[in-house]
Order: sequence, then C-alpha cells, then structure tokens
Amino acid sequence: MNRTRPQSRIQARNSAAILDAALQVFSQQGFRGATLDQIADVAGLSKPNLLYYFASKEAIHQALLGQLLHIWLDPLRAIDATGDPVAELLAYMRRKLQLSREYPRESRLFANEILQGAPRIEAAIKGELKALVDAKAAIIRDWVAAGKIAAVHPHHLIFSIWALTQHYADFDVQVRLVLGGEAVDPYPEAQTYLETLFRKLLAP
Amino acid sequence: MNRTRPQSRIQARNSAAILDAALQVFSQQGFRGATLDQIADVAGLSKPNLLYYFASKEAIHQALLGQLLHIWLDPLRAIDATGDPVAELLAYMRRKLQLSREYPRESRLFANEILQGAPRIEAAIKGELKALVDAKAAIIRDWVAAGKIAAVHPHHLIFSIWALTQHYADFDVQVRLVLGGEAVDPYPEAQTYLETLFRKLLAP
DNA sequence: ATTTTGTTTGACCAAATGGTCAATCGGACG
DNA sequence: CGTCCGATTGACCATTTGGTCAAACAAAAT
Repeated sequence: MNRTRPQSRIQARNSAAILDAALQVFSQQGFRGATLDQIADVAGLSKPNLLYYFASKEAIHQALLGQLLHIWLDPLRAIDATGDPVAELLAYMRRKLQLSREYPRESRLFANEILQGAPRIEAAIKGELKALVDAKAAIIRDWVAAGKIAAVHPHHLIFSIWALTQHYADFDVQVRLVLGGEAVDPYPEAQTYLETLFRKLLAP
Repeated sequence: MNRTRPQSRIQARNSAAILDAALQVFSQQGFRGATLDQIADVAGLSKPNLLYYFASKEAIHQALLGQLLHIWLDPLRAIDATGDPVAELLAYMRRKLQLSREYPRESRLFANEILQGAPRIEAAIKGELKALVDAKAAIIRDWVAAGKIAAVHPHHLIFSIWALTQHYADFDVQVRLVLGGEAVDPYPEAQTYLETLFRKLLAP
C-alpha cells in the first residue's frame, strides 16, 4: 500500500469501503468492541485484504479520527468576528445540527472516543481544538463586552451548542423511541426549538 | 449465589465490588469492549470468583442497567404539576446536573448503551421512560397553555435538559481539556450558565 | 504473449476471551 | 475437634481475535 503515490481506482474504492465500514462498526461498538472481521464483513472484503490496505486496526481508527477533526472543526472555524454576533452563533448552531443529521456516525465515533477517555485524540483536543475554542471564546467575550449579546460564559456557550446539537446524533435511538413512531424526523422541530433557545439566551 | 435469601456480609461486599468495578469498565469500554479479566482485576477478585457471584458478563451488565434506570428516572418523576413551573424545571435541571457530577460513570454507561443502539435497554425506553416523558411533557404543555412559561416544545425541552447536563459527565474529559488546567471544576460555572439559559428560555 | 506489478485469499498462529469444574480453603457451629 | 457449607482458585477448554505469509490471481506494461 502506497499512500504517497496517487491511488488507483481499485485502491480508492476499497480504502473508501473499508473506512465506511469501519466508521459504521467503530461508531457503534467503540474501538475495543469492534472487530476486524465485522469491518471486513461490512466492507465486503476478506480480513487479510483489509490488512493489505491498512497496517492494523489502529491504523484504520486513526485514519477515521484524522478525517473527523476536519469535518468537526470547520463550522467552528467559520465563526466570523466581524459578522453579526447572534447571526454568527445561530449559524454555527445550525451548521453543527446539520452535521449531526448528515454525519451521525462521525458524531458517535467522536462520542465513543471521548467516553473512552480520549486516549487516541487527547493531543488534538489539548492542541488544535482547545486553541480554536479559546480563540472563538475570545471573540464571544468581546461581543459580550460590547453589549452585542447577553453576558454568557463563552466556553459554556460553546459546550451548550455542542451538547444540544450532538445529542440528536449520539442519542438518536433514544430521541426517536421517546418521540414515538419510527417515521418521525426530529430535526425540523429540533432546529426551531434550538433557534428559539439561543435567540432568547443571546438577546442583549 | 442466592438472591432471594438475604446476603451475607461477604456476598454483599463482593457483589458491590464487582458491580462497582464493572461500572467502571463498562462505562469506559462499552459492553463488547469490556472483559471479565479487567473487571475482576479492578474488583480485586479472580475471574472464576466473579462468575460465582454473577452467571455471566451479560448478567453483570443487566444488573447495572437495572440499577441505573431508578437513579435516572427519579429526578424526572419528581417534577410536580402543582409547583411553580419555572422553579420545577430549574430544579429538575439542577438534579440532573447533580447526577452528572455524582454519578458520571452511570451517565457514561447509559451513553454507551444508547450509542450501541440500546440493544439491552430498548424495551425500558419504549415503555417506562417514554411513558414518564410523555406524562411530564403533558404537564409542560399545560404550563405553556396557561401562559406560565414561554411556548416551547415539551419533548425537546426535556431533551435539552438531558443533553446539557449529561454532556458534563459524558464529555467530561473534553470539557476539562478544553477549559485548561486539570484542577478546574466546571460544575459551578455550568450550573450558573444553565440556570441563566433556562430562565431566559422559559420566562413567559 | 509474457513479464511485472498490484490484489486477493486460504491456511495458519499466538494471544485473549468467556466460561467450566474439580479441588481446596476458611470460618461458623455443634 | 471435626463437620459442613459458602467462598476461592488453578487448570483447563473452545472460540474469537488481531495479524502473518506464501501462494494464487488479475491487470497493466512490454
């Protein structure tokens, strides 16, 4: 397997199939609970063939976590200090909710990793993520100081956006079971509810 | 092992040690990721000795989930239709936050179970939990109709209380890493923040 | 057509895992 | 003291698991 040279069609297809299968299995079972046999099965490949494309179970997991961080941090990065404060924060919440809807498996993979004590992602959290959060928290603090939004604790505001949006991906099963019929899509009402919540919270 | 007859001191002590150890391991690794050897190790017992007290890995997990539901539902049950609406809901949030602080492992055990698709707790969610949530949602709907709190979607209000409070237990590692120093206790600020949030959201 | 390079797999391995069991230990009690 | 019964464990077992490897297969490249 050569990762520097551009991948052939067959490499691209199989790597993608493996990562997709692994995402499915890891996000549901966690790292230790997942097995290469399950992943191989879902991917439609033999176990030795998996290991032809990835050096180990660890390597597959690492590849997924790597991808994940991009997807995860982009919406936060997009918060613009020069934009309208309430609009910026609401837009961030909406992007994050959209992520939960479109990438629930990624959200659960992340949740699993954190639940396990973040052994394989601690560095990124302490480094990249913390730096970005601190930067955006500073912006929020300025907005508060300028009286453009109500006085809120910046870090906890960000945590609350994470908690409220990721809940719909991570606890999807529970949300749907409690709401009743399987056909229910909780997202439209969730978005309305969260917009109200944050508008009232942030109104200066 | 005889569960009908009152346990001897030694039985009580060892069962408790096993359940405590199992809670630790299951909540971090999930059901599949946990091993009897780990649990035995943490409990300070031999593996065969574990299986003298519990019939199987499954049985230990079941025992934990059973306990869990009580602890989990009581604060919700305590919401009083005749009390002051905002005070009742704030008190519920506070009790739930307290639970996250005092029983973070239980919270993570629950989170793990839901992430895995709730295979061993689906019935309880569809039954007991859903019934209780629906009952309390009806109370909230009445409060809204009576103009005692702002118009909010009752189920999503409850979800938001769960999401916001459980986040501090389930994502504890992340919260502490992002906030910085290890010595930080995020709960006091979290409580202040959440009180503000829900007061503003619910104000009629 | 043949070589070369990349892809796939059956067979295999050592370690880990859930679970069993006969044998032993230890304390309470006659 | 000896008996009894609950508590404990070393040895063991079948299966699962992450990983290896040589051999077979396929697809380009010559």
